[in-house]
Amino acid sequence: MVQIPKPPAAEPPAPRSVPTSADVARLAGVSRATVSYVLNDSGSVRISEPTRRRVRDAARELGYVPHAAARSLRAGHSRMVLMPAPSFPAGPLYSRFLSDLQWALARLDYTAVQYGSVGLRGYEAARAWAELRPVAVLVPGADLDPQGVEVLKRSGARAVVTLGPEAVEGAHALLTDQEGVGHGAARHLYDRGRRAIGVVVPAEGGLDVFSAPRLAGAHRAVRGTGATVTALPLAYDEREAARLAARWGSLGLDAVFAYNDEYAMLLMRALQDAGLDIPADAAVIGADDLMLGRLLRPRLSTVHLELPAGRELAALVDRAVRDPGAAPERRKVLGATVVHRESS
Amino acid sequence: MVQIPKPPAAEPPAPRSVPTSADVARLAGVSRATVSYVLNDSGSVRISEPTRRRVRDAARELGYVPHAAARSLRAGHSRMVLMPAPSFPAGPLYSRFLSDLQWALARLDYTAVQYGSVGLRGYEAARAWAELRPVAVLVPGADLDPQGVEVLKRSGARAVVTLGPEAVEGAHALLTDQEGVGHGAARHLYDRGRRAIGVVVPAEGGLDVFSAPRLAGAHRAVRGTGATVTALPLAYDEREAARLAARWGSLGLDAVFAYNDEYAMLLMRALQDAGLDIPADAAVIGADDLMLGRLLRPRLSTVHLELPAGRELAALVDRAVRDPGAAPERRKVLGATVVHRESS
DNA sequence: TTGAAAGCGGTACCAT
DNA sequence: ATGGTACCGCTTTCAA
Repeated sequence: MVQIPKPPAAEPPAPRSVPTSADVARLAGVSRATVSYVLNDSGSVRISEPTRRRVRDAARELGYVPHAAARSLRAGHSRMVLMPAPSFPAGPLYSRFLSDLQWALARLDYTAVQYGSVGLRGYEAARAWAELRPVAVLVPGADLDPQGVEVLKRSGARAVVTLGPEAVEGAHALLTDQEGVGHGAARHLYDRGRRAIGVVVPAEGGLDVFSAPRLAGAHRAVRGTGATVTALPLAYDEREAARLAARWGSLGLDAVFAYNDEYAMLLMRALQDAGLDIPADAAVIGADDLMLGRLLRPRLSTVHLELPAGRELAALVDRAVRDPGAAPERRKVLGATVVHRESS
Repeated sequence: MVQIPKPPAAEPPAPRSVPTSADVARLAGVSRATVSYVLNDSGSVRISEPTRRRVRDAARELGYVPHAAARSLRAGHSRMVLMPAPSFPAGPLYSRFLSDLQWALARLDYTAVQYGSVGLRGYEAARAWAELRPVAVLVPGADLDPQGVEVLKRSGARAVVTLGPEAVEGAHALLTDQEGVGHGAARHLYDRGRRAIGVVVPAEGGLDVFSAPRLAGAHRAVRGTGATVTALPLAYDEREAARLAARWGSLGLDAVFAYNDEYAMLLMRALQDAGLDIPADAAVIGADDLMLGRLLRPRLSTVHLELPAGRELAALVDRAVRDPGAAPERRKVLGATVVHRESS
C-alpha cells in the first residue's frame, strides 16, 4: 500500500467522484494507454517493471475499478448471457438448474445475468433485452416470438436459446416436453388399470405453459382406449383441495395426475382427510420427483424430470456463440421417467 | 412504413451489422442529434411532425435498438439495481420475495438485475459488481465486507443494502433476525414443557449463515433454565434422517427445532417411521411456514417468517438513491412469529 | 427547427 | 518502453 500524507484536519473530505483510468494515469505519471496495458496484462506490449508497479499502486490507491460499459462499448461485444426471469413461479427444480447453469457459464468465462423484465411482453420485452447487447439470450417459457428473435439477432446476440415447450423460428430450442410428462403419467395410471383419470390444472397464473401440454399429453395417452381424462382446476390452497375432495365421489374418477408433487401432496392430503384410501380409491401421481414425495405415506408416485445439465447447456450456448451461422439446434430435454411408488 | 426500392435479385444480402442511431439518421436524412431528440421524446426541443415520422419510420425499418451501455456511459449513471445471486440455495420464500421486489423496483423505474458472481468472494466479488456501475446494490447473505461497501460506493453506487444477519459498516442493513427465529422456536418448546431440545444444523454448505444464529438463539432461549440445547447435524437425505432417528432414544431429547419446514418434514417422517409418537415422544417445530407443514399429520408447528414486502424495500432503495448521504438505515426484518399446530 | 461537435471511459493502433 | 489519438454509440449544449 502506498502511504499518503494525511490532509490537514480542517480540510473537508473532498466529494471525490468515481476514479477513471485517466486519474490512475495522472497519479502514476503515465499515459492512459500505459494504464490500460498494465491493468490488462496486455501480452503484445512490454512495460517495464517499475512502471507496472507505479500503475498498480496508483490503481489500488484510488480504488480504481474499470467501467464495464465503457469497455464493452469499445470492444464492440460483451460476454453477457442474458436470462430473463421466468414469468412463472420458479420451483426448486428450476432454481437448482439456474445456479448450475450460472456456474457452468462462468467456467466458460461468460457472465450470467438474470433480468427482471416486468410488465413487458413479446416484442417489447425482447427490445428491452436487446438494449443490453448480450452475446447470448436464454429465454425460459414461451415469452419469445420470431419477431423477438429477429430483433435480438439484429442487435448482435449471437445465440438465442429458448427453454420451453415450443421452438421459435430462428432460435435454438431446448424443448421441455411437457406433453410427454402428461402422457407418461396418464399412461402409467392406465397401465395400472385406471380408466377414469383426473388431471389437475393449477388455477395459478403463469403455469398454463406447463399445465396445458401436460393435460394434452394425458388425453393422448388414453385416446382410443375408452378411458377418460378429466381436467380438474385447482388452486394451491387447502380449502380448494378439500372442496375438490368432497366432490370426488360424484366425479367418478379412480386416479389423478396432480400436475406436480406439491399439488399432489395437497390433493392427496385432502383425499385422505375425506376418508379415501390411496391408492385403492384413487391413485395419485405427481411430477418433479421432489424429496417430499418420498416422505409421504403412501409414498408418492411421480414423474422424474431431468433438466439439462448446466454444463451441457453452457456448452450449447458457447457453440452457438462461436458459430452463429449454424442451423438452430432443436433438442428435447426433460427426460420424463415414471417413478412408481405406493400412491398409484 | 418507408418503401425502399428492392435491390437487384442477384445482390447477396449484405451481412448487416448492428444499426446505430447514425444509420437511422442517414436513412431519415437528418442528424444524429435529431434522431436522439425524436426517439427520446425530448421535451425541450421541438421537432416538426414530418421529421419525427421520418425518423420513427427509419428506426423501425432498421430495427434500431438503442445501446444501453453507450447511453448510460454518456449519462454518467444508470438505473440498474444489482442483486448478486445468493450463495445459498434459494427457497420458495426467497424466490417469491425476489420477484416481488423486482416488480416493485420496476414500478419505480429501476431495472433489477440478478448477477451470478460465481467463485468470487468478498472484495473480489464487490469489484466485479462495481464494474457494472449499478446505482444500487442489494446483497443477500453475508458476502459483503466494509471494503466491499467502500469499493461499491467509490464506483458510484448510491445505495448499498445488505439483507442478512449482520450489518456492514457503511451500508444500509435489513437485518434478518435468524437468531430470533431460533430463540422463538426454542422458547416455544420450552414453554410447552420440553427441557432437552435438539436443533438441526443442516450439513449442506451455504446454510450456516442461517443455521448458526438460529442455534445461538436457541441456546439463549434456555440460558439459565436448566434446559439443554443440542446441535444435531443433518444432511437433507432420507438415510441420514433415519440414522438420526435410530439413535434418538440415546440422545435423551424430548424436542427438536428442525431448522426449517423441509428438514422438519424429513426428520418427523424418520422419527415416525422409527415408531416415535409426535409430539408425545418428540415435539417438532420447523420454520418458514410453508404450505407443506399444514399438510403433514400431525400438522407441523412452525416459525412464520415475514420477509419485507417488495414495495417497502424498493422504497428504501429509492430513498437511499435520492439521498446517498443519509445515515445508513438499520432495520430488523423477518418478523418471526411462532405458529403452534399439532407437532409440538 | 436542425446540425456540428464535445465528451462519457476505455482500448489499440501507430509513432516516437 | 511509452505516449498520442481515434473511435465505440449516444446525449446535449451551443450555434446557425
